[in-house]
Formats: sequence, structure tokens, C-alpha cells
Amino acid sequence: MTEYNFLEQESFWQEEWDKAGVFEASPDRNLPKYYVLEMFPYPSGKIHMGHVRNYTMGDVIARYKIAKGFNVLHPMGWDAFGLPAENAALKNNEHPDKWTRQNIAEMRKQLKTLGLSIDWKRELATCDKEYYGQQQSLFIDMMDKGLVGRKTALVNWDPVDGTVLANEQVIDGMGWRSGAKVEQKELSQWVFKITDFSEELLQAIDGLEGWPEKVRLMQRNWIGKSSGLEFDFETIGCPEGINKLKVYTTRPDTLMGATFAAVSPEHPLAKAIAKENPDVENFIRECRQAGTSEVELELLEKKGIDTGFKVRHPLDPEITLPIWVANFILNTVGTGAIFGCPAHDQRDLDFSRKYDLPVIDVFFSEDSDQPVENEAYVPPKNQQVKYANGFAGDISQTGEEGINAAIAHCVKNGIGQKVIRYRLRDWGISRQRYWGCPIPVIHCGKCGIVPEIKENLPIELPLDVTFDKPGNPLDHHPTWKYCTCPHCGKDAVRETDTMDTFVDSSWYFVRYTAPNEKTPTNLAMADYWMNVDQYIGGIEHAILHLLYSRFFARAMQVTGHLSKHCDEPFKSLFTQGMVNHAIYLTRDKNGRPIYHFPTEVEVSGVEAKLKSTGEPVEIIPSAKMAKSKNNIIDPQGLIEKYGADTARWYMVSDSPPERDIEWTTTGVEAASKHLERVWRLANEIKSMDHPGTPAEDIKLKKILHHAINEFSREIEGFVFNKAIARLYELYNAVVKSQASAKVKKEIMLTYAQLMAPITPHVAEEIWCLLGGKGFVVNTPWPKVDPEFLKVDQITIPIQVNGKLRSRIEVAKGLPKEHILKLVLEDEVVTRYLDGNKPRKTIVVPDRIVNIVV
RNA sequence: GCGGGUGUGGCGGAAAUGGUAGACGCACCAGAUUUAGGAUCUGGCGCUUUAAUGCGUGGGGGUUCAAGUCCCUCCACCCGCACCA
Repeated sequence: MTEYNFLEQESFWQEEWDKAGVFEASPDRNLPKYYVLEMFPYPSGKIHMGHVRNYTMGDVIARYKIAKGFNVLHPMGWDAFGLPAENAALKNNEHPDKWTRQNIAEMRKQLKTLGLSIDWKRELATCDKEYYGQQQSLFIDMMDKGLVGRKTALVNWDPVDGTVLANEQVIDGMGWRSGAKVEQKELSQWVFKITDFSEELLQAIDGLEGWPEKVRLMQRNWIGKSSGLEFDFETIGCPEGINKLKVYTTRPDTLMGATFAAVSPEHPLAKAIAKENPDVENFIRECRQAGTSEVELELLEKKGIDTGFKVRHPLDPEITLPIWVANFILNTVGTGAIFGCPAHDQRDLDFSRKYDLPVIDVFFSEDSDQPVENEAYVPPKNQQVKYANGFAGDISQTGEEGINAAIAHCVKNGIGQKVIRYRLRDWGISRQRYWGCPIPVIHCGKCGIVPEIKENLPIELPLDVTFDKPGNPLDHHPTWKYCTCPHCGKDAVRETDTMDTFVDSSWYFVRYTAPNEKTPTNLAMADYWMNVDQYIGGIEHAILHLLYSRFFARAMQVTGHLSKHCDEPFKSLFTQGMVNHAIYLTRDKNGRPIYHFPTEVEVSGVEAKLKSTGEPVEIIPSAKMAKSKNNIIDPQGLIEKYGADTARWYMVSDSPPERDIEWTTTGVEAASKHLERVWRLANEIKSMDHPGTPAEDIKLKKILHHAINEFSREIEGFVFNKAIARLYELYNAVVKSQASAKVKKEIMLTYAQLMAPITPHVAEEIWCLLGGKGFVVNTPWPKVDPEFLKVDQITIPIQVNGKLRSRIEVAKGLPKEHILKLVLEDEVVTRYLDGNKPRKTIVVPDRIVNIVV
């Protein structure tokens, strides 16, 4: 028997597939197409376990679909722009371009050792001018169609470094490098008008049947459609002639509970008042001493200031309410202003208790004798609620109807209108950074903002930049931004902001269909390959990336870069879990953790100690792999030690793909041992000469066809862990079976076919060993013979009072009465009945019997 | 804070539709083989118990002949929150 040398065999088969061009996709073939895509990687330096898991899953699907007779497109590229390259530039004084390209080269090499069915001829990197130049062209077309706008937005400002910070670079309210307290700063930004598509993006979610329900739900909530009442408070004596304050509410039925009005610190009214009132000005300045992320703002201690001005209650002009500026009102939500109803909104209540504002209950709640104290009574939307202090006496008594009645009343009396609002905001794409796609517009003193002309594209990033000064190197570059206006020919200045990297990843899947085209897309190619049939990636992208891509597909239709059927770019979506690993730590004298690499630790069962000193080690069982915790396992070592097939098998074997998995050495060893066993079995069967019996042959064939049937279903349903269990079962059955050598050999060939999507190299090897023709990767998927799926005998469990007590073997499909008769004769049942008649019997044919005594 | 998810033996996990809880794998135990270790092969393995019984799907409550699955409630952990990718 030949020893299986995976390193040699794996590179052998990889070269063979390459030579034969097995994975090169061409649209001309007369076959149904199938486009499989995993989210492309950021070239951080090395591949990590998450990549191995993600790309293995995609590869399983791709290879399965090839065997199923599809013309498969399975491309790969690099999400190559972004912050880390600039950080590396600062840290190691290395150019982002050089750093990124080295990383790509290294990661490409690593990915290739996995034996993925990638069409490498289509590879692209978003930092290639051939890619971002086309993106600039798209931007200009979008501008032309009115899909691009300008808006002011708040950014995190590091006052010491004089730099805009990403949310990630703000740690506990401080700039990560300078340690300075971060401030909010207003900047003029380029935006994509995604909100033009709010309703369409929302509606189309219903049609995304291949998406996980949770992602669809998250996207719906993110778009956040609501209907409510919009009305103007009449203000009393406010500065700058501001006599109205626009408010939006989804609970107009609580309007009689209003005890104050509040605006966000960025609201125009707040700013106007601040000009006259230094206390308000100070308060607003204080509010700006914070980052811009929503979490941070939501978790701030609620604070406010009474402006001294008032509004009239819209339903009763006799009532006046004070106007506050409050830090918990977000300028980006609604109109940036609210009416405060403390009795029925927890945040308003907390605020009112702090500043001693009145609380007015407008409901009879179940326990109406207990007035609202520190817990707001939030009236349910669709339940019976009695209004104690409703208005106009025409509000009905149910929540939803009450809301509608309140709106109707307000509309009738000219107080406000019913409006539909969306939580979704326009997509700000301006970044004050170097390593991104330059925004192709020019600021001209005479013509204003003008797009660059397409002949001048790509607007290339200059390579001769320095990172010694804070801020954007493009801005500091001695010559880059100076240009002439395409309109008037006068001296002008380029936009130095670059695009959000989410722009790069919003259309790369289309670019794969024609990666070398001199326009963003080739319609014929896009028509053939789009949409992506199966997209695979992390759940962390459930909202932003996926929503932006859905928007882009629509925008690209408007600009004529995609055809009508391409509005939903991802037909099916699968979100895979993370790869975790235990953390090993000891403590220093002060109790601070010292993290140890898995290689430094000897683990036995639940205990572990340091190899060097024998000191006991604390174990945190399953945690996200992180450099700072020293619990990252490098896939390269895994592949070098066990081979790609083992790595691939392990990655899809133990846990359901959508769930997080724990990386364990024992699990990998089990995978490796199994593959060796299969290889040994194939060798044994090859030289076997066992006549067997027809009965044994049929028995094994039944197991085989059952396995093919289930396995195929499980692969299609992304239940890879069960598919693998199926292969273990089939292996066990073949080993135990007394079937003939001929049948066993047939079955082993099929086994190689079933394995092939998961462990393609050893599958080719077994296929070759047992005389299979050509590549197993190109061999049509085994067919199920329904004759072998038939079952005639069934074991039915018998319960007495709901507890399993016995079972009987019956013919499949036996009618109720017959089953019951047999059951009542059963020895165990008779014992429990003890001569009495059963009180009740439940018989579910082919499934279960329950006797109640 | 808001939105979404997860929770089953020592461990990873199985169990469309409410109908045999624990498939399959790991670890562990016993045996075979081996000079020994490793590897390999055979068998066992939820807890309790000699056995029967009993108890068991994060906690508490409910519906049902029957609940991991449905309902209510509480807890723990994870993901996202618009400038990380």
C-alpha cells in the first residue's frame, strides 16, 4: 500500500487542474450558470482561519455545482484600500502600496495551497487603477444622474493630531494615538443618495428568499420605515425669527402627556439660541466633546439645558412647554426635535426626573391607581388601552386605532400631517485619507464643483507621499491637487477626499464578470453571470455592505451599467460563524493577565500548564481570535502539517456553518486520521477479492443511495456538519459490510465523488487509484436510484403516558387499527394496562403510539 | 441604549412538520496488537442505580396524550449601530 503524501499529492493535483484550466469560467458554454462568491478578503498580511472557513465553504458549493453540471464562476480579489495600510505606513515607514501588494502576494500564495476552484484569471484588487479608475467613472455617471450630493456631517476630530478619526480610532472618547479628548467637527461631505431608494430597498427584501430571515429583519429595521405625525410647535419669541419647531412622532396619541419640547444640540434652533445665550452655547460646546458613534451618544448620561423659550401645545394653546436642548436627542433621527412625554417614554422620564419636569399620564393602565414613578408605561401598539387624558374625545380605545385617531384629529384640525419616515440616512462616502479611491471632482473658483472629464481618468493616487504630517497626505502633496478646470481651463484644485472603502466593495462582484473591460461593466457579461447565486460571508456585514451593494445595483441600472434583472445582486446569502480558540493566561503580581501562545501550553483535559515552568494556566474556553490575546492559529502551519484536505474537512465538519467554531488540535487530528483511514480502505478494497452475497450487496447499496440522497441535500442546504457525519456513517458501513469486492469498489468510487467538494485532492487520488476516468472534479454527480431508497419495515416507538416503554416492528404504511391491535398485545403494554382499558390511545402511523392509562 | 441572534452529555454537535433526546465526531474507559510509547483494531460511554425506577435540552412558569421544538417571563453570552473591514 502506498503511503499518502498529502503535500506532494496536493500540489500535484493543483497543477493538474491548473494545466487543464478546469476552473476558468467562460460564458459561451451551453450550460446553466452558477456564480459562487465569498466576500473578498482585506489583504492584512496572512490568511486567517476565518478565511479558510469562508473559502472552503464557497469551494464546497462551487465544486458541487460543477459536478451538478453548472457553468460555475468562482472568482477572487482583494479589498485592498483602507486604514490598516496607512497605519502600517506610520508604524513601519512602509508605503501603503508596497505593504498592500506584498500582503496580496503572500495571501494569494497561501490561498492557492488550499486547492480552491478559483478562476485566478479574473483576480482584481480595488487599489489597482484599472479598478478604481472605473469606479471614478461610475461616480461621475452617478453624479450626472443626481445620485450624488453634498451634506454636512459630524466627524470625530482629534484636536492634537489635527486629524479626522474613524470610530474605531476613538477609544473611550480619546484619540488612539494622541490620547486627546475627541471632539465633534462638522465637515462638508460627499454622499450617495441611498435614501432615494428607501422604499424600494425595503420592499425588495420580501423577495430575498435565499437570505437568512435574521438578515432580512435587520435590514428592514435598519431602513426603519415608520408612519406618524409631523407637526409644528408654535414657538414663543425665539431668536432669528424662528417661529416654528418641526417635530415627528410615532405616538401622537400621547400628545396630551407632553411636558416639554427638546432639540438636539446640533439643531438650528439650538444654534440660534446659543448666539444669544452663553449658557446654551457652553452646553452645546460641551456636547461636542464626544465622538460621533451612535452607541457612544446613546450611552451618555442624559443632560440638558432649559433655553428659557417656550412652545405652545398644538392641541391647547393655553398650555406652554419649555424648550430644552438635550444631548439624547440625535440630530440624525426624525427632525432632531421631540415633544417630551415622560409618562410614556423611559428616556423622557429619566430626563424629567433629573430636571424635575412634570409627568402627565394619559392612560388608564391596568393598575391606574399606581401613577408612573421611575418606570414609564409604554402603551402597546396593538392592544386595548384606555385613554384617560386623550383629546377631543374621539380617540378609540385600542392602541393602533388610538394612534390613527390622533393623527386624523390633528390633520382635521390643521395641526399636522401624517408622514412616512425612514431611519435610513444618505451614505456619506468622503474620507480624509490617502489610501482610497480619489473622488474625481474639481473645485474651481469660477465654475464651482465640477466632475473630472472621463478622458482624464483614472485620477491616480500619487505614490510619492509622506506620512510625517498629520492629516491627509493628498492634501499635503506639493503638486497633486493642483489642476485645471475641465470647464473653463482656469487653475483649480482637486478634491482630496477619497471614497469610503465600502464603495469599492459595492460593485466588485459585477467587475469580476468583465475584469478587463475599459468601462465599468460589460453588459453582455454582466447579463450572463449576474446575479451572484450564492454569496458567503460574515454576519457582521449583514447591514452595511449588503445594503450598499443592493443600492449600487440599482444605481448602476440608472447609469446604464447593469440591466434590469440585476437589482438584487445576491440571490442567496449565507452568513458563516467565526473561528474561535481558547485563550491561555497566567497572571503577574498585580493580577494583570499574561497571554500565552497555544504552543507554549500543555493541555490535558480541562487543565493546562506552562511547558517551560509547569505553572498552572487559566483557560478561557472559546474566544474570538485576536492578536492581543495570542490565541491566533496560523492556517499556514496547519496546512503544512496536515495538508489542505484536512484543514478543509475540519473547517466544515464539527459545527453548523452559521455558528462559531472552536479551533482544537484534537479536532484537526481526528480529521486527518479519518482521511488516512479512507485512503487505507480504498487501497484494501483495490486488492480485495471477496465474493460477498447478493443480500449483502443490496444492503450496502441501500445505505449508499440513502447517503447520496441525504448528503446532496445537506450540501445544498449548507448543513456541512451533517453531510460530513453522513460520510463517516457510510465509511463505517463499508468497513462492516460483507458485500462483494466489486460492489465495495463501486461504492468507494462514489465515496471519492462525494468527498470531492470537501477534500478534492485525496478524492482525485482515490478516484485515480480505483480506475476512475478523468478528473473526479469534472465527473457528473452520482445519481440516486430510488429503487434503493425504499423502506418496508418500520420500528414504531410505544409510549405509555408519554414515556417510551416499548417498540414494535411493523410494515410501513400499516393502518391505525392494525397498529393499535398489535400494540395492545404487546407484553410491556399489557403489564402497564394491568387488565384495564386504556383511557386514551394516540396512533400516528409510521411514527408513534401513545397509550394513556 | 436600540436592532438581531445563540444557549442540548466532559466537549463540538444530531433530532423538517410538537412524536424514540443525544446521530456523527472528539475526549475518556476496557480489551486486542505492540519490547515500550505512538499508531491501528474491537467494544462501552447523559446523570443516578447492581438492576428496575427516577432525573435530564440556560432558570422559572404555562399549553398538550406528548415540548429541545409552542406561549409567558427571567438570565448569560455573541453580532451590528452608519469613518474597522
